[in-house]
Amino acid sequence: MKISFIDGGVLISETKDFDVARSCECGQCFRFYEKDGDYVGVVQNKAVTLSPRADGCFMPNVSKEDFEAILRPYFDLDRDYDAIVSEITKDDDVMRNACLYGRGIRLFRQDTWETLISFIISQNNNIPRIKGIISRLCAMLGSDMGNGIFAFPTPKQMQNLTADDLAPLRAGFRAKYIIDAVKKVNSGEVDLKALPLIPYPEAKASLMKICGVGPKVADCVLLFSASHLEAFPVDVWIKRALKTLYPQREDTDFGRYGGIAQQYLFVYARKQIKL
DNA sequence: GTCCAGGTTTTTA
DNA sequence: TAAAAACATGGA
Repeated sequence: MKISFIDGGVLISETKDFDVARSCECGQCFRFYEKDGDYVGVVQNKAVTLSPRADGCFMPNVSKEDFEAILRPYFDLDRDYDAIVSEITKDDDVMRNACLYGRGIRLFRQDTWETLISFIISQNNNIPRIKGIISRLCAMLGSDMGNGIFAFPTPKQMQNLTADDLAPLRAGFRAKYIIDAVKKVNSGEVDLKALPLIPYPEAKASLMKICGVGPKVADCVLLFSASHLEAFPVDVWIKRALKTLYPQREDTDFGRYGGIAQQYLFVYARKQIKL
């Protein structure tokens, strides 16, 4: 991978492992929107544009300082996906096919609070509607950063909300789960900062103290925002994929990079074989 | 009108 | 315990 500072921005080139569209549409994040082939999103309260080009991915209007401090870690650019793909496809022909199809996906290192609320909203819901609810939540309660950008509201900004307050979001039955998450995070009963530092089973159990957070949502939070790459979220697509592609398999332990393997399986199941 | 959507909780047998 | 049903909302 090559990183160049050109034209007032940053160009990521010479890698197979940063496919912008796949990374933004694999369901890991809900604040990136496609616009004329570019993907525009919000990272740490700042707008970021990812512009796919023949020679790589260009991020316009980014200072070197912001790139190093924010975007390099957020896009996980120091992780060697080639080595990971080699590891997870070893002795696994199914995974080899999945990786062939999903190559280019990177996992973004998202904010834990935002990821928690986002995946609470995701349950029994579809991606366009999830994005709409999150967008309304940010506009309603998040700080206005200018240029139409709103920060994701903090737990403090969301404290003492009632279901009626959240009605304009049209989040449905999930509103009471959001309220429970706000309460338990603000009280310290669930310590989000500790999640990356404690063992995976404890981190999962901690998140599941929140009403509305089950195993799947907890795994998404741990995988997408708490550096637990062994977390393997099992949703309807993965259930179908496992049943069809691994009919004899009982467990969902795909190793220390199971979560990355899960992403390849997810897009493979959804887009390629339409299980 | 019916079905379904990156599930979880509540109810029922 | 395990399997259904309920949960809000909106697009297909």
